[in-house]
Amino acid sequence: MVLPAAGPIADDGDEFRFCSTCAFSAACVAEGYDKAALRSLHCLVEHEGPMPAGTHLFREGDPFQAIAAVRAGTVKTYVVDDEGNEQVLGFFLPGEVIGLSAIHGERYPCNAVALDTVTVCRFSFPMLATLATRMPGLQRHLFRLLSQDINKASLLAGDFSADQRLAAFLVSLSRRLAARGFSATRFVLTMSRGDIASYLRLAPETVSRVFRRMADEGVLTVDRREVQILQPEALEALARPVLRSL
Amino acid sequence: MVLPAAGPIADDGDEFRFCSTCAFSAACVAEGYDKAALRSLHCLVEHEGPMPAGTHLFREGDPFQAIAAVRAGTVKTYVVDDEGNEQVLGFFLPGEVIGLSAIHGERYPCNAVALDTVTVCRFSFPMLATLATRMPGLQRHLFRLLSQDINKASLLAGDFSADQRLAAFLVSLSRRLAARGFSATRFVLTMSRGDIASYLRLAPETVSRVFRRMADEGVLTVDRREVQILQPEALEALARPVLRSL
DNA sequence: CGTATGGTTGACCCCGCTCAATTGGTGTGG
DNA sequence: CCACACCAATTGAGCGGGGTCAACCATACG
Repeated sequence: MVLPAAGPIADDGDEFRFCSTCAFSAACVAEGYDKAALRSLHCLVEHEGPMPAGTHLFREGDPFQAIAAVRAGTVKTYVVDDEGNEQVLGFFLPGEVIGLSAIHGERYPCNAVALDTVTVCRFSFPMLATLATRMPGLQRHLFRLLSQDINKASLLAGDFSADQRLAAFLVSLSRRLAARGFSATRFVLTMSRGDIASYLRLAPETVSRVFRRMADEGVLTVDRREVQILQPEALEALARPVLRSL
Repeated sequence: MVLPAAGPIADDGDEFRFCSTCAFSAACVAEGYDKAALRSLHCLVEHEGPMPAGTHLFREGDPFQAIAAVRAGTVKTYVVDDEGNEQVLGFFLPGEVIGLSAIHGERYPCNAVALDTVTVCRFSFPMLATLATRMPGLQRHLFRLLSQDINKASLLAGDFSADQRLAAFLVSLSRRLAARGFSATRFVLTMSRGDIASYLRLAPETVSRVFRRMADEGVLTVDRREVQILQPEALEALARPVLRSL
């Protein structure tokens, strides 16, 4: 879990109402789908989990057939380069969708692993795409999800300082957790320093040092993996150049 | 133009055959669309240009209504940060599609400017999306284009050396030009050193130095903006870690 | 209590940035 | 046709952020 105490747990939804944490709930509500439409969507959803930390949802090279929406827990995606170094590509929180970058190929371009206890909904992509031809709202939603990821991917491409990167990481995490009903100022990192460093393209030592510096300046407190943000504005200011378009 | 001598010029297509350089030609051929389908697609295409270097196709904040396929010339996309620095996001060659990252918002998130004489086809996106609901192949093509861009965007996110970055840039350019019938080993850069540097997140001086080093090592020759690649394998080897998934 | 693993801290170094001077190509006016 | 100006590109000198390497510390587990 993301929070030490048990956080909001997604309901399972039913034939008429989708899971509240589902990535498609917004689309459903906005579009006002009728019962028949919802039933169609439900047909191609496969709930999976809970699975323990370390479980792989898919591995690089696996044939691509489904995208997955995280319902609880955190999923990390990564690749392993020629020298055997792990390169973290992203972290996915409840409500977020994994596997979109696989669409253009036949196979997943990366690995996805659970960082804690994770449950997901799998959507068969071929069936989803077919359904989208009959549901313009769903198609629009898929286009938006994909387009959004293009922008997300450009985020860390800039030449930003270690401080800016870590600030942006924390602000992004904070916002996303808050959007799902978790605390925006106090949370537990489900990923190791090494994971964060790899994601931000920094050395683990640098992440450690920046955390220390920020703590010394009173911006936040860090204890192990527990983070409390004391000056959200300061962090936001640091992160602004990185997060510009988000 | 990309080449000093007049290169292959796109035919204008007709009611029954799409422009050969069109980003959707592959989809059309693969799907074997009938005449009625092609006519539908043609209805929502608007040829534009030729326009001189410096012309803006759209600017950041403009309401988004269309994506554009480059037919001739090079287009550069960029944003301007708070300090007024230009940040280059990408270069688009004939056959490539601009504006996909704008889909999830109401407005373009960046500027697009012609680097030389440019002609494009504009596709009204709402109309394209509507048409896609009736043409599963077109929908699939759009999904793939979007997904592909997610991967492209991750390319320069890694922490690569200046040499690796420039090599990857040149290899990518070479491949894309070759795919359109231009020479893979000899071409003219339509962008300035500053543009390249900004795109690669390097200082212009560094780009200059790396070019010199590569020339000294006999990997390529550079004169002004003319580049000739002498050892494609050497460049490929350097670029491999960056281009991994492309 | 010993060991393993992840995190922290310190010392040092290198790649690429900054600043500054120079070159060279291009355009313009005399 | 030349002189000058202008701007992009190049080259050099010096520096600093962040990486590397290594030692140390702390919590988790056998």
